[in-house]
Formats: sequence, C-alpha cells, structure tokens
Amino acid sequence: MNIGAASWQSGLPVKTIRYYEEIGLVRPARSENGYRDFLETDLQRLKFLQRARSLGFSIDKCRELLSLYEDRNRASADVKEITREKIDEIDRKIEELQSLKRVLSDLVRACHGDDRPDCPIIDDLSGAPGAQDCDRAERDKA
Amino acid sequence: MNIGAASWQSGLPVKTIRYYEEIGLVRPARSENGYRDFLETDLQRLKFLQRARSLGFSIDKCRELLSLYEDRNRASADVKEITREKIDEIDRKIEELQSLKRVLSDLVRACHGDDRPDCPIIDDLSGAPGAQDCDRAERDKA
DNA sequence: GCTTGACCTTCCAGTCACGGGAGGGTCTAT
DNA sequence: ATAGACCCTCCCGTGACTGGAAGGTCAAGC
Repeated sequence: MNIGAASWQSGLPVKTIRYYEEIGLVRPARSENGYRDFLETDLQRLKFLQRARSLGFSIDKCRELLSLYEDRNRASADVKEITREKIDEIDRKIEELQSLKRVLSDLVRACHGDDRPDCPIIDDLSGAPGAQDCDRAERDKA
Repeated sequence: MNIGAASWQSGLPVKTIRYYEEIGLVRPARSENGYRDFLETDLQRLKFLQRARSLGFSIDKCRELLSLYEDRNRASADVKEITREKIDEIDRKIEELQSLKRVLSDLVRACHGDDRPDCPIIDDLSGAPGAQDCDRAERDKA
C-alpha cells in the first residue's frame, strides 16, 4: 500500500506519516521504485497513533502506548496508569484555564467598553493599583 | 538600567527580554559599552508584557494591546473586545479538554488495571469494535 | 596591576509536531 | 507521447522562547 492509501485509511496526513517514519514510530518497507510500502501491521500502528494523538497523548506517550500495544504480556495496569496521568494533566490545564478565565471575566465586567480611553483592563495590565504588584513585593521580601 | 535589573523588575527572563527586542516589542537604548539601557518607559512595557503574557495573550495580541496601552485616544471597547475574544478562545479550549477527559475517564473506568494484558484502553486505541470506525465509515460514504 | 567572577554581548541550535514548497522521479490513462 | 496524479528527498518556517558557546566589560579584592 502506498503512502496515499495509508493516509486515507489511517486519517493521518501524508506529511505526518513521513514524519512518524523519521522519528521511528513506523517502519514501512520500500518497493523497488523507492515508494514506501505499508503492510497491514503498519496501518494498524498508524490508526493507533491517529487515535492516541487525537486523544491528546504526546508523541512520547504514544511511543510507550505502542510498545504496550504490541507487548502480549503487558499489564493493563500500565496502560491505565499512563491514561490516568494524562487525565491529571488535563485537569491541571483545565484549572489553569478556568483561573485565567475568571481573571479576564472580572476585567471584562469592570470595563464599560465604550469609546472613552479609560479602561480597567489596561490599568490591570500596566500594573496599576492592585494585586499584580504582589510579585515584586514578594521578590523584594526574599 | 541594565538587562539584569530590568529582568528582576519585570519578572521576565533575560533571554525573553532580548527576544522581545528582536521582535520589536521593546526598543531599549544602548550605553557606550554596548549594553542595553532600559528607561522607565521600557520597564513599563516589559511589565505590561509580563502581565499580558501570563494572562495567556499571544505575542500578536500583546502587540495590539501595547499599542492600545500607549494610545491616549483608544476606545476601551477595543480592549474589551480583544479580551472577550480571548475568553471565547479559553472557553473553546476548556470544552475540548473536558470532552477529552470524558473519553479518557470512561476508558479508565472500563479498564480493570491489573497484571493481565487485556485492556479496553488499548482496544479502543487500536480501533477495536466501537465508535472509532465512524471516521473511516464517514469517509467511505463520501 | 592582576585575577576572579558576575555581568553583558552576539550568534547558533534545539524545542514540538508537523506544514509548505522546491525540484525531481514514477505510474497510469488517454 | 503526454498529462496529471502520485511519490521521493531536502530544507525552511511555525511560537515563544531556552540553552550554550565564544567572547567583551566591570567592580572588588589581593
């Protein structure tokens, strides 16, 4: 199977597949004309990668998951652990974003948003009165 | 003020400040010895950038915000609009992460996580039975 | 005056996960 | 024979920095 067909079957762009070969995630054979020749096992790996990446696993985690995928003696606990770590990571990111959103929403609420120049958002960014001097204050204490 | 002091005062790494100069976000003067010389206005810009970046604004948005910051005739509505767009972006990211989390949590729940190899997580990633063939099915229809 | 060490400079390379495009070979159908 | 779709490799660019090498400058202590 040529790379175009593999791309179609896996849902991965051609460029991405070549990149995955470059970093050793897949090792297709070569036809006599130099074209990559993907077997069914290669295609399985590509589909696996497509799904794992779409679930947010990093390339390195995908590498781990792939080796578990192909390890007939794997412990499902190992897979579960990686997945749980990923969930924790997602939780941290969500919390971070929510806290960002809170700050920005407060600022938006405080800003009248008309054609006058005075703006609590700009005031905050320029470190006007309030909490944002804490950073330096804390550094100065240390 | 040398770059080290500017770094301390602004909370930005030295490397980052040099990078910001390279992309034109700040234009410190130079002393006779070639060292950068930051004035109070430069420092204000750096602090502004530190705060805006920490709130998740991209460099390009920071550029916009900076020019509004220094525009005495700005309309606060413009600032508010940029901030609202940022909030929308955050909302989209949060939703994406929550949907990822739901999928992963379902998988973790289904996996017994012991030393046996059979694992619903791996099954899902390898496109075993269920919903993940939708992609190809939909493509095939087209 | 000399050395040490902290500071500063520029330039180059790497990060992550690809995407774009140049320049060229191969295959298939007409 | 030629058109057009495919394939190849190689190199550069992304965002927002970070690390490191190689070297100049400055202040303090001996």
